[in-house]
Amino acid sequence: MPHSALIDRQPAANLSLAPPNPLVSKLQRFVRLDEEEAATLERMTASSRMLPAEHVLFHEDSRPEHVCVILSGMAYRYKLLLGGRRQILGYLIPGDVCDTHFVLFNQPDHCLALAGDSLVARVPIRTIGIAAGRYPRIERALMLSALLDLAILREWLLNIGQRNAVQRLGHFLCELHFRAHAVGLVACDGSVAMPLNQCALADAIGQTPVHVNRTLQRLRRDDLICLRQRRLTILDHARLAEESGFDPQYLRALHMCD
Amino acid sequence: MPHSALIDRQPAANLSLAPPNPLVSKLQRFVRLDEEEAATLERMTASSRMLPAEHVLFHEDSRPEHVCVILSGMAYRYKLLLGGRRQILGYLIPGDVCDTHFVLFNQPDHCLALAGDSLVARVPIRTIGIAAGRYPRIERALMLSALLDLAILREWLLNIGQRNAVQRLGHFLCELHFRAHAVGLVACDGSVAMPLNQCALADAIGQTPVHVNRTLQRLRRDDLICLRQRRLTILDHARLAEESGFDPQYLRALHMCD
DNA sequence: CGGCGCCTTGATCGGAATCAATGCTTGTGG
DNA sequence: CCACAAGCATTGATTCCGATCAAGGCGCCG
Repeated sequence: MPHSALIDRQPAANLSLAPPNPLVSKLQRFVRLDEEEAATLERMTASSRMLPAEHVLFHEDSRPEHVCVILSGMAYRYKLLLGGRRQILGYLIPGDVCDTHFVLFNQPDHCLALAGDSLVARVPIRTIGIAAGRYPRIERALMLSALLDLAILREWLLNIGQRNAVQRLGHFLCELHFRAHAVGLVACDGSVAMPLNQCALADAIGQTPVHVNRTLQRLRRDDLICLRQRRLTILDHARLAEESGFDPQYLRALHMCD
Repeated sequence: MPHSALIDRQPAANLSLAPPNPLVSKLQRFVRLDEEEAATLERMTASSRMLPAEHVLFHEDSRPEHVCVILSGMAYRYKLLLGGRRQILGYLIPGDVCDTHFVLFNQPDHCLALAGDSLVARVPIRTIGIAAGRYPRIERALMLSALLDLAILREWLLNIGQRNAVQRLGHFLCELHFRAHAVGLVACDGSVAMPLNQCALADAIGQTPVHVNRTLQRLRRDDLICLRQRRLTILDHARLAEESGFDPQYLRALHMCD
């Protein structure tokens, strides 16, 4: 998709059969939202844009005026190092909000870019602030969402610091599936979108693309996963979780409303 | 120090020459506090206890009713893995508050223990909540403090994921010095307390104690640091920062009030 | 003195990095 | 429809950083 194809999407008529708004279904994991709150969130994200893969949403030295909400596709946070090394610090799937919190500082301390073409809503910081001020449940949901990010970050540190290649990768894939599942993004055949290529995967788990490739082959050979054409299927959840030490406890915030 | 020596400290008379309360001086980095706010914080932390090294302040499966504030010494967050591996997720120096935020969940997702005998105040969660409700600046300071933790965590991920042994360790030590400096904990000879032993250091940067030992020797041989008797002196800040890729930008929150 | 932490050292091993080349898709334009 | 380039996945050969195993030293305290 060429860079110029940034078409404004028309807000869809809100039919009762309309697909659920990703932001609403994400925040519903944390608090029960009433009609009015849901409508507010839908209005906030009604205007969105399809942006191409690798598009940079904000930069380390920028002063964003907007908060981004991913509606489809995927985004990833990263930091660059002198010498071209890159660490991916986390990824956002539909419904996820890029930190509302760099509001408080003047600058973010990392970058955010898209992995695969994605639909992105940009909400002015003030608008978010007003909604949070008016609806305490929305404020709480955003807070919990930030805390979940924190919990994920801690688990990633554990993952990179203490586990070997197979476990790291397995853990990463388990988490992706779990998070996608929580917001209803698992297809009926059990597959989930996986727009990250092997280089990005490598930068996410602190390894080289070559090694990621070999580790993937190993997971495939052991019939644990199937990953092709940017879609991931976990063939044996129990065994993959077992082998990679994945315990979804750290993601329990996603089940607060069950 | 034996485990039984948990003596309640008497709140000291608040002389004008009394040493500044660590919590107050930490939060002063984020917002300007007036007399009343400072007094409130001092009152909250007036009652404290000296606890021995390795004392566990809370556990993964506990439901803390209190928030801990470190007044002297050091604490560290960690997670354990089946098989005995441990990842240290961060450390708290005087003035730091253990996440006020697991308040919102029912459980913390990690443990907190002391590195070296430390003076710890335990503040009931309600008390914190009331103070934050009454004094917006305190609430803001606590929020910013949590955001700083987040920024540090991201930098740690970068550190462990992308840097080699010398850089990791150097970066860790630079950060420790910088944070200690910001809250006035650098002695006049330029040294800072470093209660973590080499095993803890290893678990913090995702390496083995043996390798940490050798890396430390290397830093010493290059006249970059001096570390003995639990005190660290950085002999050449510029060169150590240079070699380890340390850029304090991610800690800029500590200079918001300059 | 003896035991226990902790630091230190040496020898060896192995997992992942690195270097380099080759396919395989996919998209583009002639 | 084919030629070509670009991006991504794959493979092999080799190197090296850091892990592992094992032992010894040193200071501290009971």
